Amino acid sequence: MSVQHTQEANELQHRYSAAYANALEERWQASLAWPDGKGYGFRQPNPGEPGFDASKPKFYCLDMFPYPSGAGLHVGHPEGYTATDILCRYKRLKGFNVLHPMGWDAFGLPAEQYAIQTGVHPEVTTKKAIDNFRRQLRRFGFMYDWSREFATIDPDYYKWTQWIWLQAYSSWFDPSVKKARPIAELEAKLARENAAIPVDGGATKPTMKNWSACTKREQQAHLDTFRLAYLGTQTVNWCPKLGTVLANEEVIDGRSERGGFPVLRMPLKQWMFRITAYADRLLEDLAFVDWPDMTRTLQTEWIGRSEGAEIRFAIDGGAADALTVFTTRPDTIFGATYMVVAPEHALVAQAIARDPSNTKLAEYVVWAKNRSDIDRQASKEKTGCATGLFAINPATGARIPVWTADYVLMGYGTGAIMAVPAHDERDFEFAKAFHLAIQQVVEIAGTPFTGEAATAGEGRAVNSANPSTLSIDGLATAEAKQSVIAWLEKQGIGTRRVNYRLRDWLFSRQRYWGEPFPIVYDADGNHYPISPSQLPLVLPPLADYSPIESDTPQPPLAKAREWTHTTAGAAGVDPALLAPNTPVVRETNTMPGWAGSCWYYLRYCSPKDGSHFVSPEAERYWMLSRKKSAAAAGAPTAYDPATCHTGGVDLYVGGSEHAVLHCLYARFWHKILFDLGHVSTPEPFGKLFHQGMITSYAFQRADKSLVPTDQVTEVSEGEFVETATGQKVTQIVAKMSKSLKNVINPDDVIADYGADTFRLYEMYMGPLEASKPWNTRDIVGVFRFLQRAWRLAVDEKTGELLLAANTDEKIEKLLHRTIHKVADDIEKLSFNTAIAAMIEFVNAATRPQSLTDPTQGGLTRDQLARFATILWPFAPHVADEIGAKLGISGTTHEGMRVSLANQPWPAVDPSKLVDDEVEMPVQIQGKIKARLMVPAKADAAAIEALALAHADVVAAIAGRAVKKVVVVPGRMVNIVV
RNA sequence: GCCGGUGUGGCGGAACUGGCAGACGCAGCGGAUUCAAAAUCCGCCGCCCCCUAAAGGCUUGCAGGUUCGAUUCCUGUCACCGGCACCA
Repeated sequence: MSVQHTQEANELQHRYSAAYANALEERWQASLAWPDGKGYGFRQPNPGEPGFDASKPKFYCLDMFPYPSGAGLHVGHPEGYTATDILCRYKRLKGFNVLHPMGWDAFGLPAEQYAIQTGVHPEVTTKKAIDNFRRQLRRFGFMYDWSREFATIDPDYYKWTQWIWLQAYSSWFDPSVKKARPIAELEAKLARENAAIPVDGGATKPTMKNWSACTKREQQAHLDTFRLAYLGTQTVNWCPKLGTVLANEEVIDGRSERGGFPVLRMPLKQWMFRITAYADRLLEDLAFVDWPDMTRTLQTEWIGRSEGAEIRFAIDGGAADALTVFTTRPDTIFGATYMVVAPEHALVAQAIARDPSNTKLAEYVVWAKNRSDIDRQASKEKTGCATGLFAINPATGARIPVWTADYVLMGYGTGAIMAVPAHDERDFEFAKAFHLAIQQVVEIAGTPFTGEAATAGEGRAVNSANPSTLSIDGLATAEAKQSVIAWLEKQGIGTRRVNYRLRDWLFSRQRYWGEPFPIVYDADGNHYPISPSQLPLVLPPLADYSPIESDTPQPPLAKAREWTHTTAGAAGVDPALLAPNTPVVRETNTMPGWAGSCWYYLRYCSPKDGSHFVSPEAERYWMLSRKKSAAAAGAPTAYDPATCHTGGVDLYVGGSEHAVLHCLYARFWHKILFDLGHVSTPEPFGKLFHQGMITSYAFQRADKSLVPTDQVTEVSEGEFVETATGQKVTQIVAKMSKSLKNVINPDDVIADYGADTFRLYEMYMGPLEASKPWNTRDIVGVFRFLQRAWRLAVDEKTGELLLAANTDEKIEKLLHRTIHKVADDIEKLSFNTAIAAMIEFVNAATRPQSLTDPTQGGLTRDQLARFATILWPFAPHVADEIGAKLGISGTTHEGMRVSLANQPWPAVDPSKLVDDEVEMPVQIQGKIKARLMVPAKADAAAIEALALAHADVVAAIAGRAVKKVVVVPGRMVNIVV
């Protein structure tokens, strides 16, 4: 028995088994090492470099680079990476210069937290993780240009991250031209005009002084308020015990989620980015990028533009400063029966100062300020306290109370509102809770105002007339808004105003494992930039990176005292700014994880450039689209919205979890660089695509609690029980998670089937953009396909090619169709249907009855070469193996031996795509009654005649009168009786 | 609550611009081969009625509508998933 078994196995030495697949894949991957030993994989030269072919069009395809975690690749990574690999290999065959780079987003929190726990330096764990990720990606056979690889933690890279930050630090946003300009230009302008500037910033009524009369320090302080990267004050959740700032999600009931330590909300001076200055452009340019609608909608909502008016309300008796509010509904001003300011609003402090006996107010403010955003969101019950102040409604002349309440947020608008309880749900609830007046001022057709609830929406103004001010009664909301704004502007108490939900970007982190800011402070706390020529500012090695316990934030870098305490000269500050021997202290905050990923796509264009963040020629070649550079006759032009063409990366593929923040931040940096003339396109990513999430099966008890997969037994088809209890559980789809024990390790799958099968499986699961459940049971389907394809080409006993002598016309036609469909589907990123087409082709070529001559079978040498070529993007190793057996070989510029990589995509003969005769169904009343073979070129009249003459049709009509015949040539015939 | 997306066989999914619903794969069933098994190959495989077959009926979450014809367009509705969430 076992003898025979062994004998047979010996006979089939060239069967495409998992072991065979693994062996041939590893052989092909080993052959990607350059003969000179200096590199690995396919290198794409830049313009001007040896081997560059200027006659080819370019294609820049970008994957979102991974954060190299200790856990290794997740099955979600190779999903997007396989998709881009297929597309890039296809583009290579189609004759493109293809830029497909890979790198590592390597600064970040997990490595630092792991370091705090284990004492192993983050650099050590991160580099180890990178090595593992690189090994895994190479094992998939992805055609990356590894010569362009870098990590964001490389000083050669973050040197330029710091440089870009300095660019923002040294720039301001000029609203008159809506773009960034060097701050030196602003300085020159202020000096030229000898402009009056405020010199005691922050005060409500600043003192103004002419530029020439100001000290250098006063001038600098004024310029500092314009910088795109500026020092601003932000309220943060500070946990003294943990020594760090916490995200809102990490604070529960005023205590840290981890450890339960008290958390203080305190204002902290942090580096900020003035992203709000770019709100309009970030919004407008979304119209010109080829992005998923969902993503554009998300960004639009995130920016949250709203139009309205700013209105100034005087405080009764001048007891405090006038109160300015923002409203989108100035037309409802007659219904403003009270005012609300945020607890942090300056007016509240004035009210407390005015009446210190009002302890209730002071207590409320303290309580509200310490309440975390999470708590505030969890309980939307209205709380608040009267300030004792009254405002005058300018429209009605009424004296209305000013309250403070935490439902009004300091961070939006002016931190103050006019409350119109009749027409705003929140104001209505508050008015009910505190027994405040409610006055209807809008009549909405179909929703009468009953006093039981607020009526939101547009309608006609009512109760909105005052002989001594204005009347808008009867006006529709849109006109009423215009009238009120016009009146406000005439009175000088209000103006049209646009507001955004988007806030400025907090860019400081009290962390060790990030890019240091190239900034130092003098003894007075004034900041000075390090000269760009002195970069990189290298992150100092620390032995102890645990957080510092303190009442005031102390980032871990503060521990590096020798590093932090230095002199201006040693730090590299321009001597013109500060004398070299001045003692200075370095900034100890670091940049957030986003920093490195904001511009990595640019660095890939020329990763080794030592004198530029990206070399200009490379940037123009890879980032400017062909169409656009052709239109500009070789010269890069300014952005032209009329062409709806933004240039940028030709295709960017990654998860939708980065649809808002990463993609918004990168656009923002890119626009600064564009304004300053460092890049030639207004947008970084011309086309964006999100692959769907790969989920997994999980099991749920009747009470909806989840059971780890390893504690479940399948008792029969689709029936599962919890092993320990025998209780029935239902199979559901959930995210892969360690706790559910349903995480798939790509290494295991490759060992079981090979990388080619893994690649095919993930692409065959369904549409790339859809979220799909991993089902190990299904993998065998595509594995069998590769086995059949292999068997079609190769004798499993001898390893010799199996070739047909003559071309079978039916197979030849099908091959043309398959080549055509696969190309079409790859361009549409519809890989599942492309694979289905190849499966159909192999099945047909395998089955004698699908051949014109059943004694023949198999493919000719030429047909097999073409089939292997279209399979190559999907399953490159097995395709190359067949290619090599066919004697197809070549070398790359580096002398690396390749097979199909140098082939052209096979040509399609259009005449082979059409049939002479087509079958058409004939329907009567929409039901199919007959099938008709008609010549493909037959016109509607001829088809109608043939259909009506068909015996089955005549029988089905049964003598009834034909009322109408609809003929769609090549599709169907429908007869109405 | 608001915004967006998705609902098609036992399962993953296919179907062009409104034109044969269920390609392809998995699972299942039957057969060939084999001493036997694996592997491979061939056939069947949406549901109902029916001994079986023929014939027929039903079917793209549900209820309507437009149309000669709807998975596709429109209205309403339910379920699930994702995002935002007191943004004035």
